[in-house]
Order: sequence, then C-alpha cells, then structure tokens
Amino acid sequence: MLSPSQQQSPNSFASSVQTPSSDTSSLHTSNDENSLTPNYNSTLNIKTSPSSEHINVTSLSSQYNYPHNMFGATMDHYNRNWAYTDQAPFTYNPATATQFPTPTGPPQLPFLFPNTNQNHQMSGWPSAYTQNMANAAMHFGFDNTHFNFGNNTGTSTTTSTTPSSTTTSSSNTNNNNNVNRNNGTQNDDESQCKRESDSSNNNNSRPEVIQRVSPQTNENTTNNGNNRQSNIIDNNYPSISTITTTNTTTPNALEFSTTTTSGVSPIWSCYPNFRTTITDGPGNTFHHQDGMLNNLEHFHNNNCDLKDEIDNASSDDLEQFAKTFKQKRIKLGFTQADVGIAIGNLYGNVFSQTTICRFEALQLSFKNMCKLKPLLFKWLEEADSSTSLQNGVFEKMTGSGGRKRKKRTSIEVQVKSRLEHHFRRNPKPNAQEISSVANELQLEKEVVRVWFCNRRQKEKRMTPQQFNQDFILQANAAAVASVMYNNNCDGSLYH
DNA sequence: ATGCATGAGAT
DNA sequence: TCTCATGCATA
Repeated sequence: MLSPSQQQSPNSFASSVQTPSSDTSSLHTSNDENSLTPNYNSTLNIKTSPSSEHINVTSLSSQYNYPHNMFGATMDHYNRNWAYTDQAPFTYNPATATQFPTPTGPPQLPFLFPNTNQNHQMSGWPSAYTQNMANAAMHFGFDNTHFNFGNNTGTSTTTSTTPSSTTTSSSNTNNNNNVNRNNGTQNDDESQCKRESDSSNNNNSRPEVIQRVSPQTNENTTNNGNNRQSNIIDNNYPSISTITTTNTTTPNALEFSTTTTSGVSPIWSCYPNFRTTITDGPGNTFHHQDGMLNNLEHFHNNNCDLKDEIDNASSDDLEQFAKTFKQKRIKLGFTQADVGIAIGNLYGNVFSQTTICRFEALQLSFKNMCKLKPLLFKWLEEADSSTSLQNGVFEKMTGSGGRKRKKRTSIEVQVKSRLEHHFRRNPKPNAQEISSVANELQLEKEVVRVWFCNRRQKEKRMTPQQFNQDFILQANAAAVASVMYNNNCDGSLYH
C-alpha cells in the first residue's frame, strides 16, 4: 500500500492514471510536480515515474498474498512505476468553452483523479469536467462507465454513460445512489457531449462480446450478503447476463445526465461497468502481446473478474459484508475466536479474536479488509450451509516459545493527551524528537516510539476518508487493467 | 473492544 | 527506522 507520506500527498494521490512507464516514450513529462490546482487549459500532462521496471502482477499478487486481488498488488506498484496524470484529458477551459470538446488524437486513459484538496474531493471541479471524463472513457472504448459522486453521507449522484442500444429502463433500488438515466432525453450537456463519430475510431481492437457484470437480484439462502446489489456494478440494470454489442466500434453516443447535489463536496470515483471478455467460444482463447496481458489473461482464467475486484473494493460491500458477517456469526453461535480458529483449520492461517473483531468493526486497513474478506466469506458460507461444521482441532496459536513479551505499559490519561498533542503537531517525529517527548513525559523512548507507530496506524484504519482514498486507487487500478484488457494492448497509451 | 507490543519486510 | 499485519493481555 502507500506510505503515509504518499497518502497524505495530494499530488501523489492524483497519480491515478497509469501506463507502464516502459511505454511512456511519447508522453509528456510534467514540470509541475507540485501543482495542486487543476489547470483546465493544460493539455494532457503525463507524469512518469523514474523506473521502467515492468510490472509482474502475478508475482505481486502472490507476494502480497492476494490471490483474488491482483489490483491491490497493482496499486502498490503504480505509484512507483507507472505514468500518471492529474490533468484534464483535453484542452478545455470551462470559463470560455462554448461546448465540450470531442476527444481527439490517440486514446488516452480515461481515469483521472484530480487532486483538489487533501480530502481528495471534487469540490470546485465543474461537472463539465466529469463529463469530459466520460467522453474520454467513451473515446477509449468504454461502453459504460460510471462516475459516482458521493459524499459519504448518503447523498450521491451517479452519472453514467450507457450505450443506448443496450440501455434498459429499470427501477432504482439503491437508496444510496440517485441514478439518473435519461435515455432518449437530450439535455444541453448531452448534446454537447455527444461524440461526433465513434465509428471513425478504429484505434482500439475491442472485443466483440461484452459481457455485462450484472448483480444477482435473486436472493437465496446461501447468499451471504455478497449477492446483494452492488453500488459499483450498475444496479439499475435488469439482470441481463450478456449483452452482445455490434462488433468493434464504440457503440453509440454518450448519454448521461448530471445532477449535482448542491452544497456537497463530492468524492468521486469511476469504474468500468462491464467485464469484457473475448469469446471465441468456450475456453476464451485470448491472444496477447506481453506479460502484462498474460497476467490479465491469467487473472481472467482464474475467474477473478472485475466485478470481484470492484466488489472487493467497494466500501459498501465491505461495510455491508462486515455487518452481515457479524450478524450471521452471532446467529450461528460462533465467537470471534471460534471464527479465527476455524479459518485456520480451513485455510491454514489462524486469526486471533482481535483480528476478527477488528474486521467486523472495520478497524483494519483497506487492504487488510480486502484480504480477509474472502476468507471470512468462505467460512461464513461453510458455516451457514453446513450444520455439521466442526471447529475441529483447536490449535494453539501461541507461536511463543521465544522471548517473553514486554509487559504492557500503561500510559496515564494526561500523558496520553500530551502525546496526542505532539501527534497533532507532528505525527512523525524523528529520533531526536521522540527522545525529547520521552524526556518530557518521563517515558521510555521505545514506548514513545511505539506509541507513535500505533497512533499512525490507527489513523490509517478504515475511516471513510481513508477508505475513499484507497477505494479510488483500487478502482482506478482495476479500471486501468480493464482498459488494457479490453483493448488487448500492453498498457501503452498510444498504440 | 482496545492498548501496547512484536517481527518481517520495506525504505 | 518505518510500515503493516497481527496478537497478547487487559480494561
């Protein structure tokens, strides 16, 4: 994951559009690394990381123990080795423009995460910008991309681009998203945004069959909460499992509406709404050009589709799952400790009551949550379906034997508040500063050091804001991979 | 449920 | 020396 400094840096957070840096020869290089203000007049401004190392997702996945979460691993990587941009994909000045530009030139990665402020919110960004984004997405070949505006308080607006040929009306059952789907109804923005000619765009070798990732709408008894409709996958579609589009051109016009909730500083994210597969029949023969694609193929062949990834990354899903998990666990009569041990029996690694507790309370890092979720899910599935689930052997997880644990230091309340005070001033004191604090508070230096470590770690737990940062990063990584996958390319911007 | 702690791996 | 996942011990 990211280091705190990276996470706290708006600039680095914006580094979300990536392409392997080995393919960046024709890209611009930013000379404005510290710009925190979007510049609507600038042209696409790609920043390139120094390394030209080629990513190996598969090895990263195993390295991070993320068999089902390659994008988590990708995320770790792309801040170092990928190019990115925090600029609008077009030359566009909302103050003077009379209409939205039609994307021209080579296709560009559509997933741009502008850095507007520390909370990474969209405050100040005109909705036109996001429409621009949608245009870019369409230009690159995405048939359906969502731009989700949410403020974490239940108010949100979704802008969607939908190929009109596949659009179906349906009811909106999601009370957290206000999805506007105005097919056939032109508004001003829409007409301005409409792409001029998609059929002329033959830059992309797009797959021929687009398989819709559709939420399951039928609840069943073995549904552990994971089948419920996702906010990420378009839940306003009826349960269509497959949509076949007409060949390789980007289908139809861009259609969307934008509703901005006034007074809201939206956090936004975007994600692909389709899983795209190349189907030459069963077996999904898939020709590729390089290792990256190879990894994506591997990913695909292992049934790790984007839906999984995105569902994994969804805050709603994690939150919901954690809630459901706890409920069902209690209902089934298991303690947190039971679960930890049972999981050990099922998969090898035992977890402590503490860890299960923290999972349920969303007190882990995003990455950690994502990692644990599939394990807990599986256990729940088992426990839920089989009444004969045994806890089996209760292995002792005392890996001890070795050195004795230091007795827990108890820090007095007043001292704690002093520590907090220092933390607020400087969360990352150096050795000298730690000594000074230790001295002041009459604590061991090591105790102070550990306190700061733990305090920082606490800060990084799944607060909504933290979560959104991580989620956006992850969704973005998924999106990028999806773009590459969809385009049967090696990840280069220009091809 | 949480505070302080550990150890492995990254910087 | 830091981060991160994780847990013993205890409130």
